[in-house]
Amino acid sequence: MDELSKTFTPAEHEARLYAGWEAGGAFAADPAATAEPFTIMIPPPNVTGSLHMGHALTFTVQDTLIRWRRMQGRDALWQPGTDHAGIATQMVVERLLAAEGIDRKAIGREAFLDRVWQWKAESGGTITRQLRRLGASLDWPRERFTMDAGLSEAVREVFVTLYREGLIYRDRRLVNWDPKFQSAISDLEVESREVKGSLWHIRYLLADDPSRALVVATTRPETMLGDTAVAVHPEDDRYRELIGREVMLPLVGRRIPIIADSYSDPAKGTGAVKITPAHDFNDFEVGRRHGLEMPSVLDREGRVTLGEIATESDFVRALAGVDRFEARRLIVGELDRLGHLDKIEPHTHAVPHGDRSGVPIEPLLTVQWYCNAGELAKPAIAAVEQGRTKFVPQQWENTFFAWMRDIQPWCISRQLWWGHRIPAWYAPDGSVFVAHSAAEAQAQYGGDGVLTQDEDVLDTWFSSALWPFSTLGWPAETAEVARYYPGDVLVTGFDIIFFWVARMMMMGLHFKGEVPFRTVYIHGLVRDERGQKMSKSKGNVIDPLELIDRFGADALRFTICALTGPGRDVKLGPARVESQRSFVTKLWNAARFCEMNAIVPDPTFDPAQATLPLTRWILAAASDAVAEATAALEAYRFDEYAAACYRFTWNVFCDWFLELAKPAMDQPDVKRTAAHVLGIVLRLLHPAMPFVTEELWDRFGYGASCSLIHAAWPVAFAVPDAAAARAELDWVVRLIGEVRTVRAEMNVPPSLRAPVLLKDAATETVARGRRWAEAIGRMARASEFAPLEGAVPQGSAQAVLDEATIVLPLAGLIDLVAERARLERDRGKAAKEAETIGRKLQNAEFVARAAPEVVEETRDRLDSARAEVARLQAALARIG
RNA sequence: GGGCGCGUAGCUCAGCGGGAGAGCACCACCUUGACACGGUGGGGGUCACAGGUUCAAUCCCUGUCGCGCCCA
Repeated sequence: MDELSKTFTPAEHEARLYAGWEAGGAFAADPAATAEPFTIMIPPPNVTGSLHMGHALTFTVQDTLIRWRRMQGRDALWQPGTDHAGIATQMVVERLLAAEGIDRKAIGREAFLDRVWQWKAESGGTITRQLRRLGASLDWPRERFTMDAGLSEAVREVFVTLYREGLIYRDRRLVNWDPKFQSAISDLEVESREVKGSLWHIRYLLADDPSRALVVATTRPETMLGDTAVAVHPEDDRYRELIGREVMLPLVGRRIPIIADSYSDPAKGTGAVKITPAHDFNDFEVGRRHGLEMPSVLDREGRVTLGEIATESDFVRALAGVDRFEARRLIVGELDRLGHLDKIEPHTHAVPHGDRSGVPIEPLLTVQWYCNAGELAKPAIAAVEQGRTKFVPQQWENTFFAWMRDIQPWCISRQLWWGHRIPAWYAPDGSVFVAHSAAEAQAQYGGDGVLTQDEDVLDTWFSSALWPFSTLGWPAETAEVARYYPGDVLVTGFDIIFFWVARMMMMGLHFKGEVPFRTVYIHGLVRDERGQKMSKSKGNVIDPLELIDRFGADALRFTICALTGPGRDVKLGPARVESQRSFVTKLWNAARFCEMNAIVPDPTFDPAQATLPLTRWILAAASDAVAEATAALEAYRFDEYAAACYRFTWNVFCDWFLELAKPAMDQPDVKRTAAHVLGIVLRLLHPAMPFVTEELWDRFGYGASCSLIHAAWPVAFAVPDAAAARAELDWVVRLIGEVRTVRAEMNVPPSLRAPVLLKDAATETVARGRRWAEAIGRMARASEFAPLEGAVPQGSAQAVLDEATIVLPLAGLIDLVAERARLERDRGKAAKEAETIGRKLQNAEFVARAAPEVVEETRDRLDSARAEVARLQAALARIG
């Protein structure tokens, strides 16, 4: 085999390794296995979507978890799939048709749906292809789509059941109507946006005394055609005597009452507010309380409609069919012309907009299907209260509770074609039959008439809510449902808690009697390097595929892990990924060094066989790293996991072990240990950096091709005499560090070697130093290592290490003034430290009240600080 | 207005009752047998501010200021 090249080139390996895993069935769950399952249900990405940085974050986290658990021997199921995204997909296909000059209504429902399926077949797989680039180890043969036959059956089953239980019903009430899509949408699909508008003050004349007027303030003058009252606050003295009287509705000429309702805020506007129950949620409630008429004056396209009001006015009659914004302009003009307009104030207020259409929502009175979310929420709330589902970080449960405890009826019908058609059929007399099929409905009806199915479809989230069990084959009682429900962890962003987490909890508990997942891990949002939200309009969107092309999937994934702390947004940009790529390269080169030294994995190696302090030390450190990395993953601390791996690999294995081992690479103990530790490193890093680790694993022959993915996750292990080995290597590292520091500060050129002498060293210390003379020579640039014989030579540099003083005879090479300054600075630091600690110990309260071990430790620290001061003082005295 | 979170080295962040840390950036030196996507060393912080609790506060409590997000 060729030697490893100087750097890892991701593009040469990623596709091949991924294909190798996939072809070998490495991602497959095994329902027949005896291993304990570990399940993550993918939050199904939108079928119209393509991979963005938010996906890269959430799927990196999920893949890291699933690869780790798989290596731990769990029967891992990461369930893939996409959702059918009703509105988004219908929009995409409508746009395609529009380009051909075709209107969906012209070709009809069936033909349109054929086109959608055709589109899905051609373009719907984009994101699943892109997920492979990221290295996501999803169990692809199990891929599901919310519109699949099986999942559609689950939707019908749930709908019919909830209907029969009275938890789904039809109701005529106000909905959030999106005039662009001409469909109802749910509360969650509405976002309020600040809009600079106006507050129009309009004079409504008293019906029985036109000389007097009640001025109402409104942001929506165009809805006045549907006013059925004017409300004032019952305690508002300005209007108290008007309550119960009537005003004449301007333009329309209808008498409407002045009512008292605390909804009217005396401090807002004029304190008198017009009530239009059919076009405002608050007004609707007022209308209900007072038994008001509720005429609609805007239609489904947001145009004026006069069918439900009577008027003699030619002006009003001419408004029929006029768009709501044009109607506003005309009405304000006419009010002004007739002297009804008192004033116009600039007014900034929050206006509900459709989150996908971007147009202002029009509250509209329609008949829709609703789900009794309040009832379904109760067990979900209880499950989180009881800890059967835990949020990580825990604070997110507050968000969950706040929303669930105040949940509103969920409008589940959508006036779209693409989606699960509502399984309700109507008889000619209007009676409704909800059933699994047309035949079943027909049988329920029993009559001769032809039943017609409801035209509407269900909210996409209705089917997504069933995802944790519908993907496993439910309502059939499959082995998968029994084995993989409930799932272990759901990974998602906080913006999805309401949409999906809450609804899965409700449906899972209702239909399976158990929570859909034990843990909900909530991560932050991906932002750009400056902390700005990424958006197309800002032009700061980063394409994860571009980052993968430039730096490799491993670098991107490791960067994401390193930056994913608890509850933190992730600020990410090319510079960060580039710097983390260095780590991939470092690992690669460490392996290259091992390869050059003919290091070969030995499966029979047992850490208990290690005999040298060096090998025992690195093995003990590796064991610690294993414990740290594992604990971090268990706690969902991806940042700590990445940091633990990074520190061990770079700062311990590369910086010290490989350097110290260089002259000893021919010794079997060192060789086998190096191979063993490299194997641990590859396994620890595999969940975060699957490609480079798998490539190295395969090349070194740790296992068969593409086998790292199933290699056993390391566990911490015992090393004989680890404490002694640690003490020795710790000393060597500190000694070399001290010498390096002194030399660098004295500007001793690296090319010049000088003796390293130890004064006042204990016998064991001298022996220890002799064992490491070669390393001290090479790494501390020492010409010799020896205990100091006799007096300290003139012009030496000195440093304190434990009981000993390091002496570097550098006569003529160092500036004695600088050396004195350096020693004085060090002595000053030590003295200050000793003083601080001493003051603490002089405090009787501290000694009396602090924990004994803390006092003990503090005494030890004082002793060593004082000893250091003394040794530095002595060193200073020696240079005169 | 209500709620949640955040203010620690130039930047990004960890630490969260007893010694101020990391990565990147910066400065100096170094082509030392894997790695310049490298090595070695270094500088740099009244831990936002003000009170309180405690023998002890970056860490706990209260308030102030600033920033972000969610809900009205």
